[in-house]
Amino acid sequence: MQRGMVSEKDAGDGVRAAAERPNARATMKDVARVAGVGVGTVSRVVNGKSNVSEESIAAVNAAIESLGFRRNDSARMLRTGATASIGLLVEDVADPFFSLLNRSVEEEVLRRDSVLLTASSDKDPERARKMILTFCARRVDGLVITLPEGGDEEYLRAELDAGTSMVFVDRPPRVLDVDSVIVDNRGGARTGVAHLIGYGHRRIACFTDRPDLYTASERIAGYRAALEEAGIPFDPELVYSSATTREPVDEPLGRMLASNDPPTAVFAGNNRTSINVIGALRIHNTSLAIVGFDDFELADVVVPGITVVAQDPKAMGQIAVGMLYKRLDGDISPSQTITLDTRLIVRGSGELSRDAVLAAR
Amino acid sequence: MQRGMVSEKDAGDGVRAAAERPNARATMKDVARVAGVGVGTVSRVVNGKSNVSEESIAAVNAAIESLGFRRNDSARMLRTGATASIGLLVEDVADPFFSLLNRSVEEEVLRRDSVLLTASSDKDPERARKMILTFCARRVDGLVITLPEGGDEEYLRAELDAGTSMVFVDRPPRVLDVDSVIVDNRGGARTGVAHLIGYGHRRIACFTDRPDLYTASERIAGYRAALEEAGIPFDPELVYSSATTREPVDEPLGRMLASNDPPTAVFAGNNRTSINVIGALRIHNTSLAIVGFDDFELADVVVPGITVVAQDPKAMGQIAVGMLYKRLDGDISPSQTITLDTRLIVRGSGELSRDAVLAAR
DNA sequence: TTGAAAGCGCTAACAT
DNA sequence: ATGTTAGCGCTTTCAA
Repeated sequence: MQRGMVSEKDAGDGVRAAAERPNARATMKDVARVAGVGVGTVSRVVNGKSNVSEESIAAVNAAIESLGFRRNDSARMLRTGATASIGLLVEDVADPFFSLLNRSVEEEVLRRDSVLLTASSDKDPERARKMILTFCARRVDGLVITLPEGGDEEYLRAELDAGTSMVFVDRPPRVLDVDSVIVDNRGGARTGVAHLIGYGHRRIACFTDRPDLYTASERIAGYRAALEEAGIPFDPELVYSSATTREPVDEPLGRMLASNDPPTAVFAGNNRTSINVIGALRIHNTSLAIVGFDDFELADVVVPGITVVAQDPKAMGQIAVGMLYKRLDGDISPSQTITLDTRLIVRGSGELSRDAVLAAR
Repeated sequence: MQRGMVSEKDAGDGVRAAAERPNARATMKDVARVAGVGVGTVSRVVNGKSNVSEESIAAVNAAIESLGFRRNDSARMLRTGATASIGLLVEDVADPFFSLLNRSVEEEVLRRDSVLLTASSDKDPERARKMILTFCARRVDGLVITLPEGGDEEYLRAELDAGTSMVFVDRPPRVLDVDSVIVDNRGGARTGVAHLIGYGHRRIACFTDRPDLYTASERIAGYRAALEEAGIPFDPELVYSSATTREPVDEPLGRMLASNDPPTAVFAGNNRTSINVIGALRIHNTSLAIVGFDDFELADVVVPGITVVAQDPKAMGQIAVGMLYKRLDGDISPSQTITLDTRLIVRGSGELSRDAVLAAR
């Protein structure tokens, strides 16, 4: 330690005060010196331990105030091994569904005095992997993840074995033995399509996201199940899965409408697709019955209101974080999958009967 | 160190291997031992330094693989003093505007190999303060914050002095000398309202968020400025500021419509208010010209499409993070405020003339 | 109630 | 090119 440059006589005990280190934060050592106590006492005060005298508390707090001391949590984490942080990986924090999930997870994590690290996978397995490993390097206490399709799940096993708890949301693990919270996508879609069938429809178009996505394929399966139950033949010409979420669908819809047995109803596989379908119907100046999967702001403002199969992202976040903390608290019971039910919200677009649609043509 | 319990003869050098510490991650020491090199070499390999032999690299990587080693970033942060993390505080990560900002900030932070900590203030100054101080305790490299109205800004000064860079977004600092990126709320509102005036409207209602919010008050000021320029008297009866963002507005709108000089147009102060207004108009079975501040999905799907004054949250995030990193790179030029222009998007609702509205009554 | 001191896992300076 | 070591700021025994 170089000490020859110190102009003022220093305490001679090897301590360099924060003031000598420009632009450096005060440490507990600094606080201890100013307060005239040991660092152990400072630590006790900062952490609100009981066995400290009133005088010490006052002296330490005064020193903290005057130095602008703020505990360095990196050091604390290193020492204690707990980071009080959770990592959240979703497809896209700007997506209406995931942003609600994000907020819900934040609320739960906050309640437990932890912080939340967030990232969007953008449906890219490589990006997901990178972010998850980054979170693990930060030693997050746990992970809430929506793993994109198409990637390897295997690399997570090492993290799991190393003691990082995790819970999958919105899609189940394929091979890993971890907790998950998912939505009854298939059942919800089945209900929505059956609702349309109940209004006389037999030619029902189906627009969804990329079919390699778990949620999309489940919803298509639900669509097919409803048709089958009603004895309606499945027609692949009526199914269109877009490549990107924001892709307009007026072209494929136009093709279906121009066919010799056009659809009288549409099942839209997610909220953005619903919006795209509404736009496409406007372009084609037609109205069909619509049921969409996933609720969205404005669904009850358009005319008619859009009947939807609603999910509950808030509940999903609450349950997921709850499961995660149970594991962190030592629960080693077998991993489980919780499936959330959907709810059909009737607003008008799904109750347009086949006869009404045909009459308007 | 207690060593009597070790059954197998150990190396005798005081090293406890990871295997002896159940559920503990391997450390560089473990990797060094397995690879038969020193920890310095392990560190060099992990950090991709150039001066390491091929053999060492291979041996270390093999050891890392077999032990499932992952560098402990808490220790790294403590040692280097840099956390490679940025804290973002917005009103609500689930809000359409802020979720887009969130995503944009994430993208920029990711590009710089850092991670993002996020939190929602919920417009509560106390919650904001708590989260900001938490981020500071974690020694984030920088902060991007939307500070809620009504709280003290002063406590941030200590963090600023301690070397935490920050940039304000969506509202300017009141007393602090920090960078900020804001939107020309006043000018945008003025433009939107002038647009309505251009279509003959003279009785224009104004619905906004809580008037103590910076953005809301600026937009109201823009509304008034447009009226003034056109020589239209300001009528407080036509202005309604809701207490909460999601509050329905059919009651106050109904009152205005029932008056003896009802509005023929509406200026909506933000996207959710626009949605509320559209809903309220439906309830009252009337149509008025509408211009809304802030774009939203579906704005071009309702009939007519909603003319809006659009902001650019993506640009806001990019610029904010760019400024932040400039500071982190040592830029000490005077702090600046960047004001983003708005863009009027014409879709139909704002081009309904006064005559057309009156004729339909 | 308190101070002293060890050590969490890493990086970087130093010596070889 | 590589091993050794000090020390980042904190928590937590251990003595006193």
